[in-house]
Amino acid sequence: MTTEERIRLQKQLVETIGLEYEKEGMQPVASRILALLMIMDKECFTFDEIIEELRISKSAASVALKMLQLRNNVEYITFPGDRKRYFRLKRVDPYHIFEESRRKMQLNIENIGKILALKANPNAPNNQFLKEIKQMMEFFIESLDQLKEAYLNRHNSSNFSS
Amino acid sequence: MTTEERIRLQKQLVETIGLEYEKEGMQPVASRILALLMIMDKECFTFDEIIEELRISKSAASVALKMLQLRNNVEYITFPGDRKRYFRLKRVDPYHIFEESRRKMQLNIENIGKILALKANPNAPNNQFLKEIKQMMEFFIESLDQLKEAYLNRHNSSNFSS
DNA sequence: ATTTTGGTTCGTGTAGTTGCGAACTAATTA
DNA sequence: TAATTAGTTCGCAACTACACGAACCAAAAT
Repeated sequence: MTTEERIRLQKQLVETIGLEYEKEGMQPVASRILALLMIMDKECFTFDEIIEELRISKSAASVALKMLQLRNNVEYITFPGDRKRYFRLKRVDPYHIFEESRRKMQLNIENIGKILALKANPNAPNNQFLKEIKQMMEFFIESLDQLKEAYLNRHNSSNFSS
Repeated sequence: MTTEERIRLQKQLVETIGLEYEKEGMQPVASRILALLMIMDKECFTFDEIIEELRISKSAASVALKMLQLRNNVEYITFPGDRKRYFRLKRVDPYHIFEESRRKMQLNIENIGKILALKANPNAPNNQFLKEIKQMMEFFIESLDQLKEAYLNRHNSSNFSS
């Protein structure tokens, strides 16, 4: 495979994976930027390179980048004597990936708790069902924490920025 | 707490939990219906009861209910000699909750695979990072499957409709 | 002091989403 | 056969999200 061929395929992949991020609820421009930073061989893009590569406006890039930094997906570095920001993927501890789904599930557990607390008959079929869901989620979160420990023990040699 | 008081609090909870479902991407009307079916003591609502309780139009209710049934969140039953549909929460196996996150993660793993396959230098920092993420997700999915088994073994006395 | 560089913020147009009422359908009842 | 019931579908208006360009700002270069 020639280099040009590879780059063409990479740009194609930016579009497909960008679309998938969109389906998961991320904004179109932010999805494309994140995909770009993951897929291309170049690991640091300047603001101008991003807007040029993706053909988006400065404002769209600015807003999306702010959001991606807030979400901890992207960071930038600078070099002395160079005002440009070099944006790149933020490399967080891999287990951080699960933090969001853990948070969501925790919220769900609390909600089910609130629902059950207001029920007249705690043993009605729906409530039995809700209780099972809650138990399953509690079991899952517990296991998640154990998994995290197990993973960290196995990989304690890695050095990431938190 | 009096019954009226409880019902008032339940209706309030329908609104708060409905809003949370909205934030997760569900449509407003569908969110309210789902919350209603989870929260109120009445376990079966007719179409008319739903539109009356939530003050929504027939069309909005129709569209939202179709969607909720498609998503496997709601089902309806009928009674002989009664044309009305009685909508209620669909009580699926609790571990079905995890199937979606498993699917998502599997997709992610495949995407990272595609990304890595197109890279010029597989050992560049970003790619090391992507590999770690991928490994973590693989480790997690494997564990998930074990968890599911463990859970099913512990709770094999329950009887759900699949 | 003025211009250039590297962005950010604001106001606007456009596309997409949502929910309503009206019109419709299919089954039942009168 | 006509009217009622139980919903569905359609067309439209209101609202929302998004991305653009223009204006703006702060730092550096000229």
